[in-house]
Amino acid sequence: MDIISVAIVEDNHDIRQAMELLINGSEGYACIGAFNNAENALEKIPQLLPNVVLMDFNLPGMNGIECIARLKGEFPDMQFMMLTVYEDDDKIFMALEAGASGYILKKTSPGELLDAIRDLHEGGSPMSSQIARRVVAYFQKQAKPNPALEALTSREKEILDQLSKGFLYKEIAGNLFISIETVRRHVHNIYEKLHVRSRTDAVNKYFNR
Amino acid sequence: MDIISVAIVEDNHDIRQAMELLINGSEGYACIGAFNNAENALEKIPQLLPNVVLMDFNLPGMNGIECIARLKGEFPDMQFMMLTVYEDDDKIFMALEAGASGYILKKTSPGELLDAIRDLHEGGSPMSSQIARRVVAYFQKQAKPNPALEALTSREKEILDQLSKGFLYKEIAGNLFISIETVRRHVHNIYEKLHVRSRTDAVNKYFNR
DNA sequence: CTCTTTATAACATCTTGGTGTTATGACTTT
DNA sequence: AAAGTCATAACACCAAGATGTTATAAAGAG
Repeated sequence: MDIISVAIVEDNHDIRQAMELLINGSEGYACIGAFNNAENALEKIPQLLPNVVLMDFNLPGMNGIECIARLKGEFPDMQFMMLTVYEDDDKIFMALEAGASGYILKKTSPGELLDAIRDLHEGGSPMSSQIARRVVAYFQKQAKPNPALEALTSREKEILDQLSKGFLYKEIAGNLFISIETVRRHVHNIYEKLHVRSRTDAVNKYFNR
Repeated sequence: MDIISVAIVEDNHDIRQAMELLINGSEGYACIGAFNNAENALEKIPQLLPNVVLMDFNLPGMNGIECIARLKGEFPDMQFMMLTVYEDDDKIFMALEAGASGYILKKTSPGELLDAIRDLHEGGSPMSSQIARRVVAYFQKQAKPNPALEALTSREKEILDQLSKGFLYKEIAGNLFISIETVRRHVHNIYEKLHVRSRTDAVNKYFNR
């Protein structure tokens, strides 16, 4: 069992020191850096190269999300755990997009925090099942297609797909072995059914935007 | 603590019966239906209206994903837990898109299965942190923008954003208070930087497709 | 067997988009 | 001070897309 090196970015002095003590006092863990703001963390972490970084959301100056995004860009293998008091949707997604792989609440117990750090280091994404539900809900939202698309015939869907890929009318005609005039006709019908007046709007509906 | 009604869809007789016994033998849980294929489940579950459905992936005939999709469409409040032996990426995402909110492996212990059912019923999304990582990775993949977009000036990004929304050149000109010729110029530069020759291709790059 | 839908096709016309070329003032970098 | 970048602008030319109208054969619904 190798030792997991951890860095902490947290502006609250008491919380920071408590976490540092916890980690250094536990076998298999070592806290190799603790910072009270993102700027200091960005300067030192590239030298320390910890396995795992615990990141607070609200920091003075640059916020934790931006700090993760910058470090993750330079060190893709570094693992980031977001520590926050909120379960706010936007913040969860921003953190995940920035490169955080774990997302836990500050009220988490010391033992669970240590487990989460190890879990993260070993390739998991520790998060509460409440937070997981938010993430899952995001998938389900994205998946429902525009009902207007169902009104298209299969040939029209085929044409729309070609349109979405940026083919010229004459290329579509070639690809589907039909005349360019027929392509025009289909496109016209598609526009009518989707209530749009341009290719871009049609494609946007196709991709549900 | 209310009683959670559960239905099981699982083609293996032994596993199905074991789960049924487990659930009926545990306080706070009741198994009100058990089916060996999707077709039977689709017929009976609309009458039974269980709180939670445990769904196997591989079933004879219709698979579990399709079965979830149909039931979820009719009963959006019903909760589905995918039970599988695989941790395959595609299957996870297909299950989530179909409407499953929990995703656990069949090797899960009886106690954990019961906990997961309650968790699901109470609004969580029980899944192992390994599976959560797959889901999180999907977010991070989607989020990394095309580096070519970074080469665009802020004005060019603004123009591209307008293009992506389907505005005509003259509308863009009006929106940004510049001449249509300037719009042309910017569009031309954008196309050069993105190595495309049409609006649709540029928009596709903008949305990372 | 008629009515409707679908896929096919053509033609005219007008609008919009894409390309080439040139230019100017503001600002930044060297 | 010179060189480069950026946002602005104009003009010409041709290609491509959008609109309106009309038509026909095949398949499916009633």
